[in-house]
Amino acid sequence: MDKEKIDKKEHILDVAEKVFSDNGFDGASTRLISGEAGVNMAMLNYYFGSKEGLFLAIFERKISSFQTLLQNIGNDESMTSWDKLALCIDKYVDRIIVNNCFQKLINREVSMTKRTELSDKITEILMVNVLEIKKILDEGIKNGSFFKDIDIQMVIATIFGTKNYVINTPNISSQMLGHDVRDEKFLEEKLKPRIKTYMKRLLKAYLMNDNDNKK
Amino acid sequence: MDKEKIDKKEHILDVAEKVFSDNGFDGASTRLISGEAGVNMAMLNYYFGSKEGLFLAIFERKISSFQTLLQNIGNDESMTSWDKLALCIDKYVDRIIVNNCFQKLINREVSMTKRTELSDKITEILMVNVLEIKKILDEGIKNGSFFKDIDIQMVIATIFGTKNYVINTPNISSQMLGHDVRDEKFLEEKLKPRIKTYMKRLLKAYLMNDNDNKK
DNA sequence: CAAAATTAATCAAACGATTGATTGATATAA
DNA sequence: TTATATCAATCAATCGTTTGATTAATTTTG
Repeated sequence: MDKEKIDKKEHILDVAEKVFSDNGFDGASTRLISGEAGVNMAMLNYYFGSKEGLFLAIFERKISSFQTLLQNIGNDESMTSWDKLALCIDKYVDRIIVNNCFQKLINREVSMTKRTELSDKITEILMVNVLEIKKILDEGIKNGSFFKDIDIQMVIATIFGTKNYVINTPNISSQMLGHDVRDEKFLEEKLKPRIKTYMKRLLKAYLMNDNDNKK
Repeated sequence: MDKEKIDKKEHILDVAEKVFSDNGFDGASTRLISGEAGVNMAMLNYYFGSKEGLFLAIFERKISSFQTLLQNIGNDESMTSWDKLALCIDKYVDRIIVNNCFQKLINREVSMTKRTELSDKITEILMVNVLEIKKILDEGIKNGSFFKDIDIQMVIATIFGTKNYVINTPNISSQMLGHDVRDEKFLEEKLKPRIKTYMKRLLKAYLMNDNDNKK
Protein backbone atom coordinates (compact mmCIF):
# COMPACT_ATOMS: atom_id res chain seq x y z
CA MET A 1 0.00 0.00 0.00
CA ASP A 2 1.23 3.48 -0.81
CA LYS A 3 0.16 4.77 2.56
CA GLU A 4 2.31 2.23 4.29
CA LYS A 5 5.40 3.18 2.33
CA ILE A 6 5.02 6.82 3.20
CA ASP A 7 4.47 5.92 6.80
CA LYS A 8 7.65 3.90 6.79
CA LYS A 9 9.74 6.76 5.51
CA GLU A 10 8.08 9.06 8.00
CA HIS A 11 8.77 6.55 10.73
CA ILE A 12 12.44 6.46 9.82
CA LEU A 13 12.55 10.25 9.83
CA ASP A 14 10.87 10.37 13.24
CA VAL A 15 13.26 7.86 14.78
CA ALA A 16 16.32 9.32 13.10
CA GLU A 17 15.42 12.78 14.37
CA LYS A 18 15.36 11.46 17.89
CA VAL A 19 18.58 9.46 17.54
CA PHE A 20 20.40 12.36 15.89
CA SER A 21 19.21 14.72 18.62
CA ASP A 22 20.32 12.45 21.42
CA ASN A 23 23.68 11.49 19.98
CA GLY A 24 24.72 14.22 17.56
CA PHE A 25 25.42 13.72 13.89
CA ASP A 26 28.59 11.72 14.37
CA GLY A 27 27.33 9.81 17.39
CA ALA A 28 24.25 8.58 15.58
CA SER A 29 25.54 5.67 13.50
CA THR A 30 23.49 4.33 10.65
CA ARG A 31 23.39 1.02 12.51
CA LEU A 32 21.91 2.67 15.57
CA ILE A 33 19.32 4.58 13.57
CA SER A 34 18.22 1.59 11.54
CA GLY A 35 18.19 -0.58 14.64
CA GLU A 36 15.97 1.84 16.55
CA ALA A 37 13.68 2.19 13.57
CA GLY A 38 13.51 -1.56 13.07
CA VAL A 39 14.55 -1.43 9.43
CA ASN A 40 17.48 -2.78 7.53
CA MET A 41 20.52 -0.57 7.43
CA ALA A 42 20.52 -0.41 3.67
CA MET A 43 17.09 1.15 3.68
CA LEU A 44 18.54 4.42 4.87
CA ASN A 45 20.68 4.71 1.78
CA TYR A 46 17.93 3.33 -0.37
CA TYR A 47 15.50 6.01 0.71
CA PHE A 48 17.76 8.96 1.44
CA GLY A 49 20.94 8.31 -0.51
CA SER A 50 23.29 8.85 2.39
CA LYS A 51 23.46 9.66 6.06
CA GLU A 52 23.72 13.33 5.20
CA GLY A 53 20.75 13.00 2.90
CA LEU A 54 18.77 11.55 5.75
CA PHE A 55 19.75 14.44 7.97
CA LEU A 56 18.77 17.00 5.36
CA ALA A 57 15.44 15.25 4.84
CA ILE A 58 14.72 15.62 8.55
CA PHE A 59 15.75 19.23 8.41
CA GLU A 60 13.72 20.16 5.38
CA ARG A 61 10.65 18.47 6.81
CA LYS A 62 10.74 21.00 9.63
CA ILE A 63 11.58 24.31 8.17
CA SER A 64 9.11 25.13 5.49
CA SER A 65 5.95 25.79 7.46
CA PHE A 66 7.56 28.08 10.03
CA GLN A 67 9.14 30.33 7.46
CA THR A 68 5.90 31.02 5.64
CA LEU A 69 4.31 31.66 9.02
CA LEU A 70 6.96 34.26 9.82
CA GLN A 71 6.60 35.87 6.43
CA ASN A 72 2.86 36.13 6.77
CA ILE A 73 3.28 37.94 10.05
CA GLY A 74 5.84 40.29 8.53
CA ASN A 75 3.63 41.13 5.58
CA ASP A 76 0.47 41.71 7.61
CA GLU A 77 -0.09 45.45 7.30
CA SER A 78 -2.87 45.54 9.87
CA MET A 79 -0.51 44.98 12.79
CA THR A 80 1.82 47.34 14.59
CA SER A 81 5.53 46.57 14.58
CA TRP A 82 5.40 45.62 18.21
CA ASP A 83 2.46 43.27 17.72
CA LYS A 84 4.29 41.62 14.86
CA LEU A 85 7.38 41.11 16.97
CA ALA A 86 5.34 39.83 19.90
CA LEU A 87 3.55 37.38 17.66
CA CYS A 88 6.84 36.18 16.20
CA ILE A 89 8.12 35.51 19.69
CA ASP A 90 4.97 33.59 20.62
CA LYS A 91 5.12 31.48 17.48
CA TYR A 92 8.82 30.94 17.81
CA VAL A 93 8.58 29.76 21.41
CA ASP A 94 5.70 27.47 20.50
CA ARG A 95 7.70 26.10 17.65
CA ILE A 96 11.01 25.38 19.25
CA ILE A 97 9.62 23.99 22.45
CA VAL A 98 7.78 21.37 20.48
CA ASN A 99 10.87 20.40 18.50
CA ASN A 100 13.42 21.09 21.17
CA CYS A 101 15.63 18.05 20.72
CA PHE A 102 15.95 18.76 17.03
CA GLN A 103 16.83 22.36 17.77
CA LYS A 104 19.74 21.17 19.84
CA LEU A 105 20.94 19.14 16.91
CA ILE A 106 20.75 22.12 14.58
CA ASN A 107 22.69 24.31 16.95
CA ARG A 108 25.35 21.72 17.41
CA GLU A 109 25.96 21.53 13.69
CA VAL A 110 25.76 25.27 13.18
CA SER A 111 28.33 25.89 15.89
CA MET A 112 31.03 24.16 13.88
CA THR A 113 33.67 26.62 12.77
CA LYS A 114 34.63 24.54 9.78
CA ARG A 115 32.02 25.12 7.13
CA THR A 116 30.53 22.13 5.37
CA GLU A 117 27.86 21.75 2.76
CA LEU A 118 25.57 20.74 5.60
CA SER A 119 26.30 23.70 7.86
CA ASP A 120 26.08 26.10 4.95
CA LYS A 121 22.65 24.82 4.07
CA ILE A 122 21.44 25.07 7.65
CA THR A 123 22.88 28.56 7.98
CA GLU A 124 21.21 29.67 4.78
CA ILE A 125 17.82 28.49 5.97
CA LEU A 126 18.14 29.96 9.45
CA MET A 127 19.17 33.29 7.96
CA VAL A 128 15.73 33.58 6.39
CA ASN A 129 14.23 33.70 9.88
CA VAL A 130 16.83 36.17 11.05
CA LEU A 131 16.13 38.51 8.17
CA GLU A 132 12.41 38.28 8.75
CA ILE A 133 12.84 39.51 12.33
CA LYS A 134 15.27 42.15 11.14
CA LYS A 135 12.69 43.45 8.69
CA ILE A 136 10.17 43.93 11.48
CA LEU A 137 12.70 45.75 13.65
CA ASP A 138 13.80 47.99 10.78
CA GLU A 139 10.22 48.84 10.03
CA GLY A 140 9.50 49.56 13.70
CA ILE A 141 12.37 52.04 13.85
CA LYS A 142 11.30 53.74 10.66
CA ASN A 143 7.69 54.23 11.77
CA GLY A 144 8.70 55.40 15.22
CA SER A 145 7.46 52.43 17.20
CA PHE A 146 10.95 51.59 18.46
CA PHE A 147 13.82 53.75 19.64
CA LYS A 148 16.13 54.88 16.88
CA ASP A 149 19.34 53.75 18.54
CA ILE A 150 18.56 50.14 19.34
CA ASP A 151 21.04 47.43 18.37
CA ILE A 152 19.01 45.37 15.94
CA GLN A 153 21.50 42.59 15.46
CA MET A 154 22.00 42.12 19.16
CA VAL A 155 18.25 42.07 19.76
CA ILE A 156 18.01 39.18 17.33
CA ALA A 157 20.84 37.45 19.15
CA THR A 158 18.89 37.85 22.40
CA ILE A 159 15.67 36.48 20.94
CA PHE A 160 17.27 33.34 19.57
CA GLY A 161 20.03 33.08 22.16
CA THR A 162 17.86 33.21 25.29
CA LYS A 163 15.63 30.42 24.05
CA ASN A 164 18.62 28.39 22.85
CA TYR A 165 20.24 28.63 26.23
CA VAL A 166 17.22 27.22 28.04
CA ILE A 167 16.74 24.43 25.53
CA ASN A 168 20.33 23.60 24.65
CA THR A 169 21.75 23.43 28.15
CA PRO A 170 19.05 21.26 29.73
CA ASN A 171 21.16 20.16 32.66
CA ILE A 172 22.00 23.71 33.63
CA SER A 173 18.58 25.23 33.07
CA SER A 174 16.88 22.34 34.84
CA GLN A 175 18.98 22.95 37.93
CA MET A 176 18.38 26.68 37.60
CA LEU A 177 14.60 26.40 37.25
CA GLY A 178 14.15 23.60 39.75
CA HIS A 179 12.37 21.41 37.18
CA ASP A 180 13.42 19.09 34.40
CA VAL A 181 13.07 21.20 31.27
CA ARG A 182 12.77 17.96 29.30
CA ASP A 183 9.49 17.20 31.04
CA GLU A 184 6.89 17.96 28.40
CA LYS A 185 4.12 18.84 30.82
CA PHE A 186 6.28 21.37 32.60
CA LEU A 187 7.50 22.69 29.28
CA GLU A 188 4.03 23.18 27.90
CA GLU A 189 2.19 24.47 30.94
CA LYS A 190 4.83 26.43 32.80
CA LEU A 191 7.96 27.17 30.85
CA LYS A 192 6.47 28.10 27.52
CA PRO A 193 4.18 30.89 28.82
CA ARG A 194 6.93 32.02 31.14
CA ILE A 195 9.42 32.46 28.32
CA LYS A 196 6.84 34.28 26.21
CA THR A 197 5.95 36.69 29.01
CA TYR A 198 9.56 37.34 29.88
CA MET A 199 10.77 37.88 26.34
CA LYS A 200 8.03 40.34 25.52
CA ARG A 201 8.54 42.38 28.65
CA LEU A 202 12.31 42.35 28.23
CA LEU A 203 12.17 43.51 24.64
CA LYS A 204 9.42 46.04 25.24
CA ALA A 205 11.52 47.63 27.97
CA TYR A 206 14.46 47.92 25.62
CA LEU A 207 12.74 48.81 22.39
CA MET A 208 10.06 51.30 23.29
CA ASN A 209 8.74 53.75 25.80
CA ASP A 210 6.15 51.88 27.77
CA ASN A 211 5.20 52.96 31.23
CA ASP A 212 3.31 49.75 31.91
CA ASN A 213 6.62 48.02 32.27
CA LYS A 214 7.67 50.14 35.18
CA LYS A 215 6.26 48.83 38.38
CA MET B 1 64.93 20.05 29.47
CA ASP B 2 62.04 20.10 31.89
CA LYS B 3 60.91 23.46 30.58
CA GLU B 4 60.74 22.09 27.09
CA LYS B 5 58.61 19.15 28.14
CA ILE B 6 56.07 21.39 29.83
CA ASP B 7 56.01 23.62 26.81
CA LYS B 8 55.36 20.62 24.62
CA LYS B 9 52.40 19.49 26.68
CA GLU B 10 51.07 23.04 26.72
CA HIS B 11 51.54 23.25 22.99
CA ILE B 12 49.54 20.06 22.50
CA LEU B 13 46.81 21.43 24.75
CA ASP B 14 46.74 24.69 22.81
CA VAL B 15 46.48 22.98 19.46
CA ALA B 16 44.02 20.34 20.68
CA GLU B 17 41.76 23.05 22.08
CA LYS B 18 41.64 24.69 18.69
CA VAL B 19 41.10 21.45 16.78
CA PHE B 20 38.40 20.26 19.19
CA SER B 21 36.66 23.60 18.94
CA ASP B 22 36.73 23.63 15.17
CA ASN B 23 35.67 20.04 14.63
CA GLY B 24 33.83 18.89 17.73
CA PHE B 25 34.87 16.01 19.93
CA ASP B 26 34.13 13.30 17.39
CA GLY B 27 35.34 15.27 14.40
CA ALA B 28 38.72 15.93 15.96
CA SER B 29 40.62 12.71 15.34
CA THR B 30 43.77 11.96 17.24
CA ARG B 31 45.60 11.90 13.93
CA LEU B 32 44.39 15.41 13.10
CA ILE B 33 45.33 16.75 16.53
CA SER B 34 48.77 15.20 16.54
CA GLY B 35 49.32 16.28 12.94
CA GLU B 36 48.43 19.90 13.68
CA ALA B 37 50.59 19.85 16.79
CA GLY B 38 53.48 18.28 14.92
CA VAL B 39 53.88 15.41 17.35
CA ASN B 40 53.56 11.70 17.05
CA MET B 41 50.08 10.31 17.54
CA ALA B 42 51.18 8.08 20.38
CA MET B 43 52.27 11.10 22.38
CA LEU B 44 48.66 12.03 23.05
CA ASN B 45 48.05 8.75 24.84
CA TYR B 46 51.47 8.89 26.42
CA TYR B 47 50.79 12.25 28.00
CA PHE B 48 47.04 12.22 28.57
CA GLY B 49 46.07 8.55 28.63
CA SER B 50 43.24 8.84 26.16
CA LYS B 51 41.40 11.23 23.90
CA GLU B 52 38.91 11.95 26.67
CA GLY B 53 41.79 12.51 29.09
CA LEU B 54 43.18 15.09 26.70
CA PHE B 55 39.81 16.81 26.53
CA LEU B 56 39.52 16.95 30.31
CA ALA B 57 43.04 18.31 30.60
CA ILE B 58 42.05 21.17 28.30
CA PHE B 59 38.95 21.83 30.33
CA GLU B 60 40.59 21.81 33.72
CA ARG B 61 43.27 24.18 32.55
CA LYS B 62 40.64 26.86 32.06
CA ILE B 63 38.12 26.84 34.82
CA SER B 64 39.64 28.09 38.02
CA SER B 65 40.44 31.77 37.58
CA PHE B 66 37.13 33.10 36.34
CA GLN B 67 35.11 31.71 39.22
CA THR B 68 37.15 33.44 41.89
CA LEU B 69 36.85 36.63 39.87
CA LEU B 70 33.05 36.40 39.89
CA GLN B 71 32.96 35.61 43.57
CA ASN B 72 35.11 38.61 44.41
CA ILE B 73 32.67 40.87 42.59
CA GLY B 74 29.70 39.33 44.38
CA ASN B 75 31.26 39.75 47.79
CA ASP B 76 32.34 43.36 47.27
CA GLU B 77 30.07 45.31 49.61
CA SER B 78 31.10 48.70 48.32
CA MET B 79 29.26 48.28 45.00
CA THR B 80 25.58 48.63 44.16
CA SER B 81 23.77 45.60 42.82
CA TRP B 82 23.63 47.14 39.38
CA ASP B 83 27.33 47.94 39.34
CA LYS B 84 28.08 44.38 40.34
CA LEU B 85 25.94 43.01 37.54
CA ALA B 86 27.42 45.42 35.03
CA LEU B 87 30.93 44.44 36.06
CA CYS B 88 30.05 40.74 35.76
CA ILE B 89 28.84 41.36 32.24
CA ASP B 90 32.00 43.22 31.32
CA LYS B 91 34.24 40.53 32.74
CA TYR B 92 32.17 37.79 31.24
CA VAL B 93 32.27 39.31 27.77
CA ASP B 94 36.00 39.88 28.08
CA ARG B 95 36.46 36.33 29.18
CA ILE B 96 34.47 34.46 26.61
CA ILE B 97 35.58 36.52 23.68
CA VAL B 98 39.15 35.65 24.47
CA ASN B 99 38.39 31.95 24.77
CA ASN B 100 35.58 31.83 22.29
CA CYS B 101 36.52 28.64 20.48
CA PHE B 102 36.73 26.85 23.78
CA GLN B 103 33.32 28.14 24.76
CA LYS B 104 31.85 26.58 21.66
CA LEU B 105 33.38 23.30 22.64
CA ILE B 106 31.91 23.49 26.13
CA ASN B 107 28.47 24.33 24.89
CA ARG B 108 28.49 21.51 22.41
CA GLU B 109 29.23 19.00 25.13
CA VAL B 110 26.75 20.53 27.57
CA SER B 111 23.98 20.38 24.99
CA MET B 112 24.10 16.60 24.85
CA THR B 113 20.93 15.07 26.22
CA LYS B 114 22.72 11.95 27.30
CA ARG B 115 24.57 12.73 30.48
CA THR B 116 28.16 11.63 30.79
CA GLU B 117 30.83 12.03 33.40
CA LEU B 118 32.20 14.77 31.20
CA SER B 119 28.98 16.72 30.77
CA ASP B 120 28.16 16.40 34.46
CA LYS B 121 31.53 17.84 35.37
CA ILE B 122 31.11 20.75 32.98
CA THR B 123 27.57 21.43 34.22
CA GLU B 124 28.68 21.45 37.82
CA ILE B 125 31.34 24.01 37.11
CA LEU B 126 29.14 26.27 35.02
CA MET B 127 26.46 26.23 37.72
CA VAL B 128 28.83 28.03 40.04
CA ASN B 129 28.79 30.99 37.67
CA VAL B 130 25.02 30.84 37.33
CA LEU B 131 24.53 30.91 41.09
CA GLU B 132 26.92 33.81 41.45
CA ILE B 133 24.81 35.93 39.09
CA LYS B 134 21.65 34.76 40.79
CA LYS B 135 22.99 35.93 44.12
CA ILE B 136 23.52 39.42 42.76
CA LEU B 137 20.02 39.57 41.28
CA ASP B 138 18.44 38.29 44.49
CA GLU B 139 20.28 40.89 46.47
CA GLY B 140 19.27 43.63 44.05
CA ILE B 141 15.61 42.78 44.46
CA LYS B 142 15.88 42.67 48.22
CA ASN B 143 17.56 46.07 48.49
CA GLY B 144 15.15 47.66 46.03
CA SER B 145 17.60 48.24 43.19
CA PHE B 146 15.67 45.98 40.82
CA PHE B 147 11.97 45.47 40.24
CA LYS B 148 10.38 42.88 42.48
CA ASP B 149 8.74 40.89 39.71
CA ILE B 150 11.65 40.24 37.39
CA ASP B 151 12.28 36.72 36.14
CA ILE B 152 15.70 36.02 37.59
CA GLN B 153 16.27 32.69 35.89
CA MET B 154 15.34 34.02 32.50
CA VAL B 155 17.60 37.04 32.94
CA ILE B 156 20.48 34.65 33.50
CA ALA B 157 19.46 32.75 30.37
CA THR B 158 19.57 36.02 28.45
CA ILE B 159 23.00 36.99 29.76
CA PHE B 160 24.61 33.70 28.84
CA GLY B 161 22.36 32.94 25.86
CA THR B 162 22.86 36.18 23.95
CA LYS B 163 26.61 35.89 24.10
CA ASN B 164 26.51 32.20 23.24
CA TYR B 165 24.42 32.89 20.19
CA VAL B 166 26.91 35.38 18.77
CA ILE B 167 29.88 33.17 19.48
CA ASN B 168 28.43 29.72 18.83
CA THR B 169 26.74 30.43 15.53
CA PRO B 170 29.61 32.25 13.83
CA ASN B 171 28.31 31.75 10.31
CA ILE B 172 24.95 33.25 11.14
CA SER B 173 26.17 36.11 13.29
CA SER B 174 28.90 36.95 10.78
CA GLN B 175 26.32 37.31 8.05
CA MET B 176 24.07 39.24 10.39
CA LEU B 177 26.76 41.66 11.52
CA GLY B 178 28.44 42.03 8.15
CA HIS B 179 31.83 41.00 9.56
CA ASP B 180 33.58 37.77 10.35
CA VAL B 181 33.08 37.34 14.08
CA ARG B 182 36.13 35.08 14.10
CA ASP B 183 38.32 38.00 13.13
CA GLU B 184 40.10 38.85 16.35
CA LYS B 185 40.61 42.50 15.56
CA PHE B 186 36.93 43.00 14.86
CA LEU B 187 36.05 40.99 17.93
CA GLU B 188 38.27 43.01 20.22
CA GLU B 189 37.72 46.51 18.89
CA LYS B 190 34.13 46.45 17.72
CA LEU B 191 32.11 43.50 18.88
CA LYS B 192 33.25 43.26 22.47
CA PRO B 193 32.34 46.86 23.43
CA ARG B 194 29.17 46.59 21.41
CA ILE B 195 27.98 43.52 23.30
CA LYS B 196 28.86 45.12 26.63
CA THR B 197 26.96 48.30 25.83
CA TYR B 198 23.96 46.44 24.51
CA MET B 199 23.70 43.97 27.37
CA LYS B 200 23.87 46.64 30.01
CA ARG B 201 21.26 48.82 28.38
CA LEU B 202 18.99 45.86 27.74
CA LEU B 203 19.15 44.63 31.30
CA LYS B 204 18.91 48.07 32.83
CA ALA B 205 15.72 48.69 30.90
CA TYR B 206 14.24 45.47 32.20
CA LEU B 207 15.53 45.46 35.73
CA MET B 208 15.20 48.99 36.96
CA ASN B 209 13.61 52.37 36.52
CA ASP B 210 16.14 54.38 34.63
CA ASN B 211 15.08 57.37 32.61
CA ASP B 212 18.43 57.63 30.88
CA ASN B 213 17.44 54.63 28.81
CA LYS B 214 14.49 56.37 27.27
CA LYS B 215 15.51 58.44 24.34
C1' DC C 1 -8.12 -13.16 -17.05
C1' DA C 2 -3.57 -15.22 -16.12
C1' DA C 3 1.16 -15.61 -17.18
C1' DA C 4 5.22 -13.18 -17.93
C1' DA C 5 8.08 -9.25 -17.46
C1' DT C 6 9.39 -5.36 -14.99
C1' DT C 7 10.05 -2.55 -11.09
C1' DA C 8 10.38 -1.62 -6.18
C1' DA C 9 11.50 -3.11 -1.61
C1' DT C 10 14.18 -5.70 1.58
C1' DC C 11 17.91 -8.16 3.39
C1' DA C 12 22.49 -10.36 5.04
C1' DA C 13 27.01 -9.90 4.03
C1' DA C 14 30.87 -7.64 2.94
C1' DC C 15 33.57 -3.46 1.37
C1' DG C 16 37.33 -0.10 2.08
C1' DA C 17 38.27 3.59 5.07
C1' DT C 18 39.01 5.57 9.45
C1' DT C 19 38.88 5.50 14.28
C1' DG C 20 41.38 5.43 19.17
C1' DA C 21 44.69 2.82 21.07
C1' DT C 22 48.83 -0.17 21.63
C1' DT C 23 53.03 -2.31 20.60
C1' DG C 24 57.99 -3.03 20.51
C1' DA C 25 61.97 -0.85 18.80
C1' DT C 26 64.92 3.03 19.12
C1' DA C 27 66.83 7.37 20.83
C1' DT C 28 67.91 10.47 24.52
C1' DA C 29 69.16 11.84 29.11
C1' DA C 30 70.22 11.22 33.92
C1' DT D 1 72.13 1.13 33.67
C1' DT D 2 67.69 3.10 34.24
C1' DA D 3 64.02 5.92 33.10
C1' DT D 4 61.85 8.76 29.93
C1' DA D 5 60.61 10.17 25.29
C1' DT D 6 59.65 9.27 20.54
C1' DC D 7 58.51 6.76 16.58
C1' DA D 8 56.53 3.77 12.65
C1' DA D 9 53.75 0.05 12.39
C1' DT D 10 49.85 -2.25 13.60
C1' DC D 11 45.70 -3.60 16.35
C1' DA D 12 40.68 -4.56 16.66
C1' DA D 13 36.58 -1.98 16.30
C1' DT D 14 33.48 0.79 14.04
C1' DC D 15 32.15 3.74 10.48
C1' DG D 16 29.05 4.78 6.06
C1' DT D 17 28.21 2.58 2.04
C1' DT D 18 27.65 -0.98 -1.59
C1' DT D 19 26.67 -5.30 -3.33
C1' DG D 20 24.07 -9.23 -5.17
C1' DA D 21 20.43 -12.12 -4.03
C1' DT D 22 15.66 -12.54 -2.78
C1' DT D 23 10.97 -11.32 -2.21
C1' DA D 24 6.83 -8.37 -3.05
C1' DA D 25 4.29 -5.48 -5.87
C1' DT D 26 3.05 -3.57 -10.25
C1' DT D 27 2.67 -3.43 -15.16
C1' DT D 28 2.66 -5.45 -19.58
C1' DT D 29 1.45 -8.84 -22.65
C1' DG D 30 -0.91 -12.67 -24.91
